[in-house]
Amino acid sequence: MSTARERARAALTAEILESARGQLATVGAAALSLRAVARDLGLASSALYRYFPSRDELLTALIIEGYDALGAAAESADVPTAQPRTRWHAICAAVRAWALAHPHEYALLYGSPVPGYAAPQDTVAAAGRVGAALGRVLGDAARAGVLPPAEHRRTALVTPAAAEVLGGEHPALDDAVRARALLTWSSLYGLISFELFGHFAGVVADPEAFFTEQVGELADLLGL
Amino acid sequence: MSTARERARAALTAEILESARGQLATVGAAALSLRAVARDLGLASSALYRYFPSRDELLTALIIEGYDALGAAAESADVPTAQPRTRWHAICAAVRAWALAHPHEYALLYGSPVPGYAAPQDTVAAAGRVGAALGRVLGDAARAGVLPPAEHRRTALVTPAAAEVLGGEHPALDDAVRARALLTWSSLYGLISFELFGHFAGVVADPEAFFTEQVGELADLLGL
DNA sequence: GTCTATAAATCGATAGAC
DNA sequence: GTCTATCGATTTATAGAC
Repeated sequence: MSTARERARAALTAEILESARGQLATVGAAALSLRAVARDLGLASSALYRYFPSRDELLTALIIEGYDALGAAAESADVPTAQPRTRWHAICAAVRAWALAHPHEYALLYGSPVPGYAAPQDTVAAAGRVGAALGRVLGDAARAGVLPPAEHRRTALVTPAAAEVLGGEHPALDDAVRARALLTWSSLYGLISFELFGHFAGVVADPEAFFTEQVGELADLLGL
Repeated sequence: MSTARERARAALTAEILESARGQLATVGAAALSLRAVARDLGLASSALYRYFPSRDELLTALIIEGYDALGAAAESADVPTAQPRTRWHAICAAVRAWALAHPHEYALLYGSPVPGYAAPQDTVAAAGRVGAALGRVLGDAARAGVLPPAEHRRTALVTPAAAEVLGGEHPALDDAVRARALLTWSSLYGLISFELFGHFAGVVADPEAFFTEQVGELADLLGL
């Protein structure tokens, strides 16, 4: 149970992660350094190895933490009793807001892979929360009968596991619909990434209004 | 006045860039190192400073080179006499093919920004070539009369400069149409980035077919 | 234009005292 | 669980001989 020892350990672990997040902002994930974290916290570098056995484990913790924070933001923005289109808008806006508030963590999650780092399986579960939230909206929309009838195409573009997350089995859902859901999902990230990484600079006049409007276009595409 | 001297210089410059491209693949842009390039080429590190005054200048050269190669791939895939929808498909496929063939250069261009590196103005011109190619398709489609009539919305989501690239002035083009063009443009990169960065792993069963199909959905959205 | 040598840093990871 | 000390590497950039 508790014990001051455990609480102290948890507190220092949190401090390490917070300092590492700060480094993410200044030098990036590829240059994340245990020694710099130790310097920042006034500790010997070797002390950190009691908390994270290697630099990669620290990176993994940061990634999982990021996916969880983003997933929680998406989930808490969702109002399951609202109309599907309203829910879609709310979740997309929450994802963008989180990305703008945490640009470097967003880049860690959805930007270039970190060279020499292979994401362990632990990160995959956490990574699915936003997709799952969007999938619930699609499934609920199908069960509420607001989706146009599907054509039951026999292509198999989407994995069975992904189909399960994207609303499960329902007459209004077929492979083409689910593939379009994946398109809108990746489009959402295309929009956010272009805004965040500067590719819309000098091109989009009002990023906020632009985003809201295009998210509406994506909802149209999905039939929400 | 060529002179063997100038040719030798150009040849070595090319070798340096090629070696640097190789490093991009193994350690990433953030860890790109002049010394490693020198080691790879059997030169003293100080010799490279006669060719690139700093690490950042080398990075800039790589970025411009990448944008130019991608832009050339998009342009040479375009057949200006073909139908707009065919052209759209061809350009999108060429962009994806280039990205799959040069994943690390793609990540340099469209992934996370390199920390501590500010892209100089030189890169912006080269960066616009793919967007310009897509903009020409939209403009030609408008002038050919294949686009549905625009509603002449008075919103101003798109910059005047961007409007010029996206087909110029035409009755079939308004701010809403141009904004949708930017949406499809960023969606294209969302699709490619998700595939390349692993977010579609275990989700999309047949990446090639999936991409082609969704690019068609984007063409529908654009009215091509 | 290439070289050697050097300055002044950085890093991950480990050994062993306390 | 934190510390010092250390190994064996890395880096950018410059000075100056040739």
